[in-house]
Amino acid sequence: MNQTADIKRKRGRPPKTENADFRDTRETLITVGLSVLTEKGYSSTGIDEILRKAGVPKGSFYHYFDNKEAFGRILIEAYGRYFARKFDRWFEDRALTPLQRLEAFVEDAKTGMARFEYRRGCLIGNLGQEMTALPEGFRVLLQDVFTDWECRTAGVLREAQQAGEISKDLKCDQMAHFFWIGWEGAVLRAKLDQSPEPLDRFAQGFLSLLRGS
Amino acid sequence: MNQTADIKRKRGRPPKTENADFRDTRETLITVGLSVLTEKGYSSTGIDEILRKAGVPKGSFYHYFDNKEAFGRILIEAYGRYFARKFDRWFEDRALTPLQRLEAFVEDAKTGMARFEYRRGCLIGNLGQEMTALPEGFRVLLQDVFTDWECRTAGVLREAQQAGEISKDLKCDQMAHFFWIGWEGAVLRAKLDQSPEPLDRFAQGFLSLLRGS
DNA sequence: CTCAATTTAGACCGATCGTCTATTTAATTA
DNA sequence: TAATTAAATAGACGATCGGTCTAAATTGAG
Repeated sequence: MNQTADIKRKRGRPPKTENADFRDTRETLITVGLSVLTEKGYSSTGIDEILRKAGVPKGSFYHYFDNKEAFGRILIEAYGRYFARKFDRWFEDRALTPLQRLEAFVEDAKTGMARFEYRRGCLIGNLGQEMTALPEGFRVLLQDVFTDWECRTAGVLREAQQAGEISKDLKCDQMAHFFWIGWEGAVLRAKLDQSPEPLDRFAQGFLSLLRGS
Repeated sequence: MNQTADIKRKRGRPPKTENADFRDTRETLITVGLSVLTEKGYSSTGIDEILRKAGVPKGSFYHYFDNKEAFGRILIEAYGRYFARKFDRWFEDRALTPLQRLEAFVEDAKTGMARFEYRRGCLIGNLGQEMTALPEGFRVLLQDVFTDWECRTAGVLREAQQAGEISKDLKCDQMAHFFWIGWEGAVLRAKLDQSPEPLDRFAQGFLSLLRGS
């Protein structure tokens, strides 16, 4: 059922020369945490489930993280970084026009959601939705991630202006903001419908808006 | 702290002529349930919290509802109906042009979110987001609500076409679908930012798209 | 060979969910 | 009007789970 699991762990301080067989326990917890939280969010996910899937005993968790909240903060940061890398990959591909890069990102997202049968969404969107049930300090972290993503998106839109793909009259910051507002809705809906169609529908509408037609 | 609460409930079968002081217990539970679930969603809300806020003892809950899942189904239906009424109110107001009716709906939503300090979002969006943590049967209920809302929205767009406000070339069903995909994202973001700005930004973008400019 | 550092083991408490029985009050029936 | 039935509340209970915390095990350092 689960690929990460059940390697016999030795108790006590590990030998210095080790780290052979299995990835660092901490990294494993983060990876598994991301996969579970992108699926079910923060509140309805229990530590136990993450530990079970990671094949890590409970005691270890509280060795590596102060508590669930601290773990959550680290997941938000890790997820933000993961996407920043994705953007660098797509948004700076000179083989494509700026608008094609945006389309490539959309295709990549579709592929990603399909791979997990539309069960996993966006961690930031998930957590934003449950904001009122979350530690208040999460709010600014989530907002910062959106700010970062919107900046990067605005950048590619400006390049599209310079390349003459879209009108110079468009306010790129506002358009990037619009994109991320709606895109999170599209991810949500794709999860509900278990289909890529909402992602396509929103992306297509957004591009029409850019092209002013 | 809480307006609904703490009216001394009489034990036992109620007199036939009654229903004077407080609303029916069942109705109270539904009302309170809606307010809590629009805020925190399904998974992270416990029955006890609803009972406490409603001032209703636990024994009553299981008298009126089979279990939490059955209660959730009833809340989805009640919320769907509540919004259907809202649409009837705004979308059939002949004093406004069709597009103005859409704008009136947006204003109403802004007012509604502001009233609760942007803590409450859309029940259907909330539950859609946590779909993977929900009883599988909820999926079709949520989809049906969106289908209904999109139909009503498509209707007002067709009226806008007939009134010459927007191009006859627009596919109203698709545009209504686009609206609801993005609008749920806007509600999510308004909750995160505790601001009406995402609602305005999305609505304004959507209207530009309709007007083709 | 101690002692500190690092990690695992799992006990523990409180909260949540759903059930169940007892109790209270009103309506119905005879 | 007494007995019975219907309708609702009271709240104890067990099972389970989530989060925390302490004890134990293992290794490295002096």
